[in-house]
Amino acid sequence: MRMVILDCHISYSGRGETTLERGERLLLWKSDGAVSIHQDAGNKPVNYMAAGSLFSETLNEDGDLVWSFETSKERLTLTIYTILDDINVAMAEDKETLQRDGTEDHVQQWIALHPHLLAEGYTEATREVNTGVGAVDIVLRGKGMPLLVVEVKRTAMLGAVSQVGRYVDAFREIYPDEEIVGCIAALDIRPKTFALASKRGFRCITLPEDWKSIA
Amino acid sequence: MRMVILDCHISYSGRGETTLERGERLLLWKSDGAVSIHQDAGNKPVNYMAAGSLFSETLNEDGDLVWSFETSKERLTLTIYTILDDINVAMAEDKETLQRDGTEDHVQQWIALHPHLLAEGYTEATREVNTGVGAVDIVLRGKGMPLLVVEVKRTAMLGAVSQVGRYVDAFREIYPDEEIVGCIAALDIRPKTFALASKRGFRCITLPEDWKSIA
DNA sequence: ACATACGTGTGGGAA
DNA sequence: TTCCCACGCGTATGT
Repeated sequence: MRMVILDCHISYSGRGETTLERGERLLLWKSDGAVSIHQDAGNKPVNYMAAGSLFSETLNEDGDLVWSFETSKERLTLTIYTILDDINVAMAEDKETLQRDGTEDHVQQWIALHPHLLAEGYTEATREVNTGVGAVDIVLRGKGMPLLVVEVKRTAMLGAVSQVGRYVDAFREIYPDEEIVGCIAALDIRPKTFALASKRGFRCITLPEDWKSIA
Repeated sequence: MRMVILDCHISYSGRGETTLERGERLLLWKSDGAVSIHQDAGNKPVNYMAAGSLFSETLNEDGDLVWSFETSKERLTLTIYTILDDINVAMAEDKETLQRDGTEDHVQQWIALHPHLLAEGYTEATREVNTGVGAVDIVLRGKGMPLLVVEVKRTAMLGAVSQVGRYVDAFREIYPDEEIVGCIAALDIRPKTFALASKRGFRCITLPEDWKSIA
């Protein structure tokens, strides 16, 4: 990995357009070709370019060094006034990938295994049911029970209500003779979200804090 | 800014849970206290902690160095096997902030200036009208025209339809006697989004590619 | 502090 | 590849 401290002006053009006036920053140039520029604050790079861009070095009319990273759709340009430091560090390849836990996917798996804990009488769970307007997280069925269309979230906000609405509408079209009920299941359901969902006739289920420890 | 190359194991617990097995990474420790850990690939840090966490250094039972960054809600823990490099770089404070162009805000401003280009007969545009369930980007009025509730996007996906739906519902409650029409105006409207919006009775307007150059 | 929405969001999975 | 959605999203703004 190459780490360059430089006093530079930055412009980006591609998905949007940005400029950053002259100042001191750190440029990280990684082994895979990814380039990111960091200010000395915050954890997100201020500008960046994905791996696979084409690098070129030129001089502008004032004699300043210009570094350019280009793809067919994007261009990142650094006008460099001073290179304050230029450090190359050998790093062993890191093949490990981040393992996540407690994601929405885990919550979904848990619910699929415990349909009756979500609502009495349900025995069968199907995950990721496609509707044509997005996939329903979970559909629950049970003898003599309405079809329960469940949107799972870690934190449910207003958008979740709209999602359930879309899915319920889609399901009513697909199964016009079935009784269909919408439902939001989340670790945390925000007050406004709860209110709007209830008004729309959707069930709201807040999962127990210790859901992970329930077999 | 402090840059540490280290061979470490990482675990995070807070909004979710993650672990990253032993490997060589770069730790960026910025002046504001933000900490981010980078693998030698990609532009996003693999783990990080916002400014303001509490640092502590201890040894574990095997005698390994353990660095911990904690807030009331989150904890990032590094078990360090080797510190391969530890570089401190003085950087002048960078007060510049990234200037963006071509954002949704710019698109909104443009539309507000050209209501008639969005739809014949509209003359008055109001931006950021609050509804209690989020702010409507633009409301257009015109003599003898229904109230046009416009959601502006650079790229419109299904969520945009949900937004418009919420706003239209809210407006119909606030102005029960007005005729109200929902509308999505975007540089790019995805097919499913177009289909769903049309079905819901919302207008879809794709802005011209060269909108910026239209006075 | 909560609620809401944009972003060069980024990343991953499925059609 | 495009399309869609989750994310420890981050970050800004209004209440």
